[in-house]
Amino acid sequence: MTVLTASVVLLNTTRAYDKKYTYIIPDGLAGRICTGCRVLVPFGGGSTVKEGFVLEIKPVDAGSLRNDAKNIEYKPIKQVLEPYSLIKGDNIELLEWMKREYICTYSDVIKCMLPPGINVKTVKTVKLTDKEFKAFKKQDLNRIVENLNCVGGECEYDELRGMCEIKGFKGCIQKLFECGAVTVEECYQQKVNAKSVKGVSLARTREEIIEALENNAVKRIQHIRVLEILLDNELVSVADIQRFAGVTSSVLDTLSKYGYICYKTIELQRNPIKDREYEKTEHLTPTAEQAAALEKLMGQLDTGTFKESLIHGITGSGKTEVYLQLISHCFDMGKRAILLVPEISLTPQMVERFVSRFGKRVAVMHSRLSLGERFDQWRLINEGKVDVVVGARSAVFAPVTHLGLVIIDEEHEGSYKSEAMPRYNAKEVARKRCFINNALLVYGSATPSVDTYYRAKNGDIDLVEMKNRPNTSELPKVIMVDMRLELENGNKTPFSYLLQEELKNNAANGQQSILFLNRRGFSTFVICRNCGYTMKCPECNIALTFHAKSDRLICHYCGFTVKNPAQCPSCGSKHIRHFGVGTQKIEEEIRNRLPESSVIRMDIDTVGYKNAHEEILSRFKNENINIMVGTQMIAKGHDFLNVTLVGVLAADSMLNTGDFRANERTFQLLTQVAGRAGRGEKAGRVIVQTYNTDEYSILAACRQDFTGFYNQEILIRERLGYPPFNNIAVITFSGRKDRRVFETAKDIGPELSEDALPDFTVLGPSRCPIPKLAGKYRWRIVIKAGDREKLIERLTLVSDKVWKKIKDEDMSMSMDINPYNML
DNA sequence: AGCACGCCGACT
DNA sequence: GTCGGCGTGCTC
Repeated sequence: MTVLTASVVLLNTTRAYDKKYTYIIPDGLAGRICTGCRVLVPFGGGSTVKEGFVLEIKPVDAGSLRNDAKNIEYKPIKQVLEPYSLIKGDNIELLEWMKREYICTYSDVIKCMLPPGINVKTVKTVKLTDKEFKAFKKQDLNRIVENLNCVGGECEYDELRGMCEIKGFKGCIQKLFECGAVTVEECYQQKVNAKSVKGVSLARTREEIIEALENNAVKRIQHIRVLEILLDNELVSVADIQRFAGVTSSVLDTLSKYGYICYKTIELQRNPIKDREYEKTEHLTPTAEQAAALEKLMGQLDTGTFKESLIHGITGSGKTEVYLQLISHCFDMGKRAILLVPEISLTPQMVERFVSRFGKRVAVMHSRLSLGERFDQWRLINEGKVDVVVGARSAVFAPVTHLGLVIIDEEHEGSYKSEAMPRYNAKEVARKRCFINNALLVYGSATPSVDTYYRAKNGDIDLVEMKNRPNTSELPKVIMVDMRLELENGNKTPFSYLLQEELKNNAANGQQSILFLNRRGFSTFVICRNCGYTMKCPECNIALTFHAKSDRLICHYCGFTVKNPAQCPSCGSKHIRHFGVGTQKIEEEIRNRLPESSVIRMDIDTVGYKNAHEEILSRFKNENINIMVGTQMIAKGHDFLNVTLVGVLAADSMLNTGDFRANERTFQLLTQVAGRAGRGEKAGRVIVQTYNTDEYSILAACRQDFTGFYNQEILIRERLGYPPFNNIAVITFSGRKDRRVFETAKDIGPELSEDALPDFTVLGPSRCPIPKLAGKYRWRIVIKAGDREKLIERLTLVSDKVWKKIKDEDMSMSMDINPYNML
């Protein structure tokens, strides 16, 4: 005799019991169960019902169940929620990999893989079985019964508990249950379900119905009309048939009772790709450069093995068309594709482009969809009804089978890194998925990340260059302005004389301008306005952050600290101070200085509500407003044909955010912002204002010289041991007692560095850039390590050891491996 | 996370 | 003697 058993992982676990558990599959459920399906299982002493997922099914000899060395009594699975896989083949392998790689639970990973709102909620109902109860000795029990009687003898468990206000409520219910006074029923509800309507169809064959009609077995005209409609249409919704046949629901009930028709559920498709019908478009004829790129990439796709490619194509070189035709080629091979884009570029125009090319073969996944819409899109993918998924970060988990291609557009974007548990990087996950599936992974960017480009230079990734714009519009002319000279000449405004002049000219000529100011963070750095000197950490070469409270400068990597200087250590000037102006201030300044120009502002404050973003952009475009002031969100997407001037107010303000990627980000952003100018026929100009005229990232951005920037940056990364030469891990501790948090962090230090390898450096603990958040103090440790595997091993070990202590003292700890944002 | 089990003090 | 407090450890 063999018994079927299932290896099950549970949802909503802590690390302590995040394991595989073996359950017996009862005979009645064997037909519905499969790997990756969702089940309800009894768990723990009280056999509370938990939601779980079947990872493996295996037959076991019945005898060996009991002879098991551990002598575990296996419990049976209680219920199979859906008779199909919610986690498809390769995602099961991915699950194991992610749990290890990101030091999280199965549960954390599963939640990434499923659409939100699918999880079951347990609803317990307490019912009074006998209203003729005798009084109980214990007053609490009587109280519960009284309360139940008041509401008609039946009540939801939680509601009842609220009504009674009894300590040990659970025990009381148990006692009442034991003496037969109440029953407790459990049912499980899901937040979202497929949207469905009730429909009817014939319950007999067409021939039988036709015969019945001809023999006058059906006499009533209402019945005949209904049956005739159903002979022409297999399945019709109840609402429709009532309308077309002009009958009421009682007619349908009668027909159903006599066995002519039966009720069925029709599952509807909510469509996020609005009801608009898009006109079908064909492939554009590729330029010579696009054709060359395509040929190379298609060749790689054809090999059917795991390969990585980077398309380094300047803005406007037509990468999207390459993506579209590559995906098309992937379809021809009978395989499917995923396209990842940054959330911000998932605009209606972007979606339209895909839908008009591929029609119903496209599914879209992003956070703007409602729960129901997301569920429907996910289900379409899971059922294999679409062939390409376009989506933001989480779309990397889309349950696509026969995956042949994953494309990551704007590969350098930080939004591919998750900042919440599990802190995964969609680029790494995509790479793993492609590896499992022998698929092609394509990265695309005008300004590739240093990490990716390094791997391309090393030959790990194939490099495809696209250097021309098909519409041959010229690259904008970039002028750098030294703000130190402006100060010397008595200009204390945030606008250089040149910029003021150009803004006036542009407005007079009816052309538009964009002023760009990066978001000023909570942390401020100190710069000398006379010589441009910035205070940096001698160890880490990172800008020191000013803390007003203590009037000190602190390094957020290693904790190095000095007193805030009154004079510039380099030139002795007293014009040294923390730096920064907000967009609001800039808007005011423009109104004062250029009163004849119209201004619109776009930043976090003004794009508060849902469509404000689109609205501001379209107002700027359509009302021909002279100047738009904004933060990085204006740097992306959207072609403004009439914008001929872009002003970057403080190119170096982002250079000193206290992050080793600051130079990379400055370069990327400046390049992108500059790309906003002169997208139309008229030539564009870019004015870059800076205090650091010799900073390589700014200089290279002005020259639009990616290679020049990269060659400098990679040297610095290597010298200081930053990625891609090392892995960085940040462990953050937080809690209400400042001292305890610090001590906990400090105690972990030795554990981390114990018999450390030569390439293992532990820095800190130091205060986090946000030292106190929501009443909790925050400290962190930064680790540099060459070997990622060993780093993960060590972190896992330490976290398992420290977890209990952390929990007992009401502190929390989080780990992030290679964070994108060090702040 | 729950829940049981177990060990201790304070009460009918 | 029993009830209920919480510390400890396991959950297929």
